[in-house]
Amino acid sequence: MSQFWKPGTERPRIVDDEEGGVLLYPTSSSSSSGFGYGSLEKQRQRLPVYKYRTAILYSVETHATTIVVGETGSGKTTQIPQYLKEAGWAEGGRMIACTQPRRLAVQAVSTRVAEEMDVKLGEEVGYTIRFEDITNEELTRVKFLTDGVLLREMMDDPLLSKYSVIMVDEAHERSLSTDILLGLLKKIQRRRPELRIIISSATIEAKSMAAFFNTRRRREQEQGPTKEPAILSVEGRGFNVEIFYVEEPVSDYVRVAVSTVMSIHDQERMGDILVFLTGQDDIDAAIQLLTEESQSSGKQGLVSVPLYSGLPRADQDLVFSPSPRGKRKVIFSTNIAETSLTLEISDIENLVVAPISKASARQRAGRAGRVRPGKCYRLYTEDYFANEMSVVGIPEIQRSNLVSCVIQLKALGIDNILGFDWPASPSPESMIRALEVLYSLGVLDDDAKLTSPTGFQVAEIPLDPLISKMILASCELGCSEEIITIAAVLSIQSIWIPVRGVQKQLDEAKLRFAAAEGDHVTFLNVYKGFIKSNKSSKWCHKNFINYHAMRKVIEVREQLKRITQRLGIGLESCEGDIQAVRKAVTTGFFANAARLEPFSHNGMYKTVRTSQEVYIHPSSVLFRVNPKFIVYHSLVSTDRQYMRNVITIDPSWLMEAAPHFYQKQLDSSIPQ
DNA sequence: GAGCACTGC
Repeated sequence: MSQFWKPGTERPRIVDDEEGGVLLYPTSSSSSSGFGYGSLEKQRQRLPVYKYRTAILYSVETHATTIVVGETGSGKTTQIPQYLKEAGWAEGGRMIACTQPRRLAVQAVSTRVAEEMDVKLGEEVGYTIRFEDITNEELTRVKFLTDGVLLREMMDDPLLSKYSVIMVDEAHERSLSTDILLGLLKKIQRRRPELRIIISSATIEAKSMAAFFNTRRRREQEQGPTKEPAILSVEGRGFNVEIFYVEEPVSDYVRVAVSTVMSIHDQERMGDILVFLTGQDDIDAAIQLLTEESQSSGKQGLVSVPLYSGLPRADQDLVFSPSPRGKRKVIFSTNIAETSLTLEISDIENLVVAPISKASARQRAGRAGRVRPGKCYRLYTEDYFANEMSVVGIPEIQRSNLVSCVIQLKALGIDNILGFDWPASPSPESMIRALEVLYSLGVLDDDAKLTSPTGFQVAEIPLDPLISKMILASCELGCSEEIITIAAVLSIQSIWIPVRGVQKQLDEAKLRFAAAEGDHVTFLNVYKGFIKSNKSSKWCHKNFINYHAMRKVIEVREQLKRITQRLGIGLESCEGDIQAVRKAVTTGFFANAARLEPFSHNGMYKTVRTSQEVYIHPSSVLFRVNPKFIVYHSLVSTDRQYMRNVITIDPSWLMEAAPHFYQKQLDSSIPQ
């Protein structure tokens, strides 16, 4: 272990934090630097984080865990891994890892760092995301990756032994995999005292994060780094954002949003406006309203641009194009603009409308102050912000289906799932529900251990366990070629072009592919057509199919092909034997069986398991067809519970697929 | 006759 500490530099001042943490202050802003003086180097030194270089390295040297509280623009993500490298943490064949919640960020940051270090991306600096491993086993010393990929790596190397330092960036977003990762890293630390962890967090969460990682017991003689985490604050570089609230709560917020835009346009100097709305409908309504109002009042100089994920890529790019001369751009966006995109637009004025967490509100306001001071108009009262809004959003782990998460932990050998130490604990009920599902799938046995081979195989496939089970079943039924296509389609959002106003044409296009057996088989027809067209984008356009989605389908399908091969499962086509396909789907999704209510005039179904009232989603090819027995892929609840993506089945297959699960129902409710 | 968004392996 190289205990590297730059000699000749002054030790940073350490001050005890009032709650037991340790705060480090930099001693001087110009620390020793032996680097060259290229312009990139100069830029690096101008970043706020540079002042803390010494303090960060000292903290990492002496503490098992360092929590870095940093605002956007501090440069921590790109600089800290380089500091670690310069300080010798990547010597002796070891690696420095830096995780991000999103793939785009991984690519962007690693590209930037490779540039700054003047190395070729994929050599000393590399990255790994799903579908792309741009690293070199011998050369790569600094590796950027999504936290999901790092979790997968743990399946082969549970102690992550090749890494000397792991930096978990954007931990405050509390994504599902970040939380799992943090829980597991805490466990690894116990076995690997030499491992260093850096967590970048928001101010409000730093203390609870420090408490979570504080494994130091009283009177314990410490060897090596102290187990009490250090907290370090690095200021950002944002500009001031002035905040305004409405005086009275508003009822029609779309209308108020639009009139606020108009008055900003009237009274403020030039600069673009970013408006956050809840969804596509409101965005469309707002744009229409703004167009009408500016026309009727004779106002000019406003250009509205919508921004949401369903929008074709080219339309999304409009957001980044500069506003026409003398015009003010108004971007109406979903929360996609909150984190996922860095809007490199200068001169943004900001307008927030939805009930969100305070943390989210701050993040949104921050979008306005990136390039120059901005203003933020919140369409709720200050009182509401102070007293009604929660401090942070609920971590994903406390509001998600834990089936995938449980199986991942099981695969990593964590037996006592209920006793696992999380940064935020999910409810025991949701845990138990997940365990029940996995048991019924035959993935876990009576002792809640992974079954062999099914359990281990399901864990190996990076998809929802229900889908993985369906894939395994398809191998036995001789239709794995077809089923991995279906699995790939189900794992992306939608293969149809998101429509506004061309609903009828889309429905007609769908009919060209529609299969009597249901949506899954329809997907097979679409895929076949796409391949036959030579993966043509023109063909997609003609048939109202999302070309980019189909490219993704191909990608996911290729990955699934590789995985099934690795599992020693052959690919086989059933050559049109659709019954095999339906059986395979049933084997994974038997728990989602529903039966048409006899004499139902409005297409009401009841789930076989819980007699819950459900309906076929109008987007399904089986909408209004209403076959007697179906299984669905997922439920969406609005005013009714809608089943999305359904396929017809024979009820006797349910018994075959899950005898223990359907024993009781078979006796009573399923007619033969 | 559809009714939140986003992310990840």
